[in-house]
Amino acid sequence: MAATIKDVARACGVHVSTVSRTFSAPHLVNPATRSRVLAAADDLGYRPNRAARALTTGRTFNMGLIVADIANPFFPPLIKAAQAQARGRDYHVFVADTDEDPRVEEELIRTFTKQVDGVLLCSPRLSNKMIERLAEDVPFVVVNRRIRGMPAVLMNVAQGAKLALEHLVGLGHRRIALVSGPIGSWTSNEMQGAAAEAPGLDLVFFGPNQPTESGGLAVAADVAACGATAVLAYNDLVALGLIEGLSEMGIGVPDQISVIGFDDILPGRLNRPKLTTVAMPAVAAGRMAVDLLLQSGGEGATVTLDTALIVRESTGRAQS
Amino acid sequence: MAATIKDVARACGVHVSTVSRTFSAPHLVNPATRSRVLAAADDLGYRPNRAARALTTGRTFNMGLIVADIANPFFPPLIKAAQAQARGRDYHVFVADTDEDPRVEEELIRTFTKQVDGVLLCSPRLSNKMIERLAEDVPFVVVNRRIRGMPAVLMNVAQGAKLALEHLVGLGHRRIALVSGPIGSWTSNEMQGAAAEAPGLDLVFFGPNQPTESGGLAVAADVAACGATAVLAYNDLVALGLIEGLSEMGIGVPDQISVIGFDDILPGRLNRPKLTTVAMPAVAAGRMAVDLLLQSGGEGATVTLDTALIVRESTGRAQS
DNA sequence: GAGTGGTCGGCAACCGGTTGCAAGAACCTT
DNA sequence: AAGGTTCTTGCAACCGGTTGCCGACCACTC
Repeated sequence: MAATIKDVARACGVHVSTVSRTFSAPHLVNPATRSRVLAAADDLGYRPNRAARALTTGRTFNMGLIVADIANPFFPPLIKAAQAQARGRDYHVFVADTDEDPRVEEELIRTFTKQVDGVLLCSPRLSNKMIERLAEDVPFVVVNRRIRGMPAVLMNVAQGAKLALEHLVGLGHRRIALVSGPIGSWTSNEMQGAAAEAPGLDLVFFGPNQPTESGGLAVAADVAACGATAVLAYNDLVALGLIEGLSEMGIGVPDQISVIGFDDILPGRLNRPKLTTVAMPAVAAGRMAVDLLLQSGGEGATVTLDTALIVRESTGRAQS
Repeated sequence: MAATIKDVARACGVHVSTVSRTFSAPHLVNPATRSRVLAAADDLGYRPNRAARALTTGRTFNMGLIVADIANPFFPPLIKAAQAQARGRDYHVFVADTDEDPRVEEELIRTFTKQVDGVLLCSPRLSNKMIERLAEDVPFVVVNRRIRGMPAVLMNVAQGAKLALEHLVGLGHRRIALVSGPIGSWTSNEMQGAAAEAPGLDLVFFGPNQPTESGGLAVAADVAACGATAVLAYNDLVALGLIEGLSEMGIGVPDQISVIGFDDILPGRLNRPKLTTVAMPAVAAGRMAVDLLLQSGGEGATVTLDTALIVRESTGRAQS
């Protein structure tokens, strides 16, 4: 079995509290004693048990990070940024995937409670009410959701959607399909809100949809049938699925239909045609989320990050 | 503050041990008492503190899962499979990413120790010796690495490489480039071993390389210059990077050079040309790894899963 | 009515640490 | 030399649970 603090104490004839102090408050112990303790600890391969320590101190130096779908290339850069930022603050990040299922999401949060000092909740599918209730047990930072009084990192989706629509209008499109995401997605709502405000457009809504390639594939036929000359898709995966579906039906992108996604994931850059998309600041969001969690005395600071339209090859002039 | 076992005990006038038993050994407590306790617990929103419980029971019902690069699309299916399998066994999986850095890998393992019941170590970059040492403190299941006496899930890379080379030989290729992965990768060694055994081939080795698109991009020029008519790449990401790099140089795939990857990730299927690849059983591996961890009384059972060649569009006849 | 057996719940030790308090030692100060 | 500091260390309670042991209580049986 692994050595405990008692073994070390016995090995060098001091009280456990002295060993404890050697690790958590070295300045309080005599340098000579300290080095004896360290030698014994090293000898026995002793490492403080972080879980036991957390029991008294209330701090674990871990944080949880919950995402809806780890297979979505949007998340890995965010996760890596959060991990790197946390590491610089002596924290570790435990990641978990909810499979888009709110029940799993809730269970994971409950599991994290007391094992981490806080949870970064990315693109949650739970209701605001539920999140507020769970927040009584563990601090949150929410990414891509606005909840009253809770620290949040938001991306300016509305602005991005506006830029995208202006781009399409500039290319002569008027009838535009809006392919939304899953129920409970704040991003999806923001997009719809922004689109509804844009003047002089003939919008067709499709949703809810799975936020994946299959989701895009599944609505491709409907989108083609609705007579739209352009599509604004919930995210890049959906956009890629759409393009795939349309091309299977012999419909060319961007010649016959223009497609814009959101996120700016890597596969979109490698796709042919290369995807026009609204870039989301995933890396900055990961970093900010960590900082907010560590700073927040529970205060509900909200950070909004800008988005940017990246025009590539999947959009073109509307066919007359 | 969250309610503790004491609050519940006080609220319904019983001893804490009775509350404890209500949750961990219900049959030992009188149904009437039990329901009183449950009512009080529900009322106070009490949830047992899993970390505290683990301190006495020695079981956390969590497992750690460590991967080299969460952004590599190979891992998400494995992760999801592991999570799903674990969930069915009342376990939760905490994922962490090492960024291909052995030091980070070691630190993460140390962090997981005592906070999880075991660690699934996928495609580790640490040395066998180091892994064996760390295994004294926490049970492991290793994926894609063979270590004496340690439970492992292996994929039959050698067989896959053999199939791939036979495929290329059948298409008339003789001079074949082998683009390997990072240092410390067992998979990379297996590939090289299999290739070295294949008779009558003119092999050119390139490595070590970053196991990513940039890694593939970076060696594209060298590969083109070496006169090989076909390439076996460490994984699909490298293969995609290679294809990208070659096409930037005006070299067509598969017309001028054939490319085969490993893994069978989604972007490979969406790429043009669609990638010929050796499919790795990631989902089965994730499931098996969880089962091995939960079954293993520390026994070193090894499971080897078969691979399969999937011929798509990135391979063709050698140019004469 | 005493003896038997079983159920239920309290007591207290324990898991592996942390930390406030106080005592003893060593060092100054005047 | 008495009194005051500062340093160092041990003691013991505590974090939030779990669990072996024992005694109280109950219903039954003979």
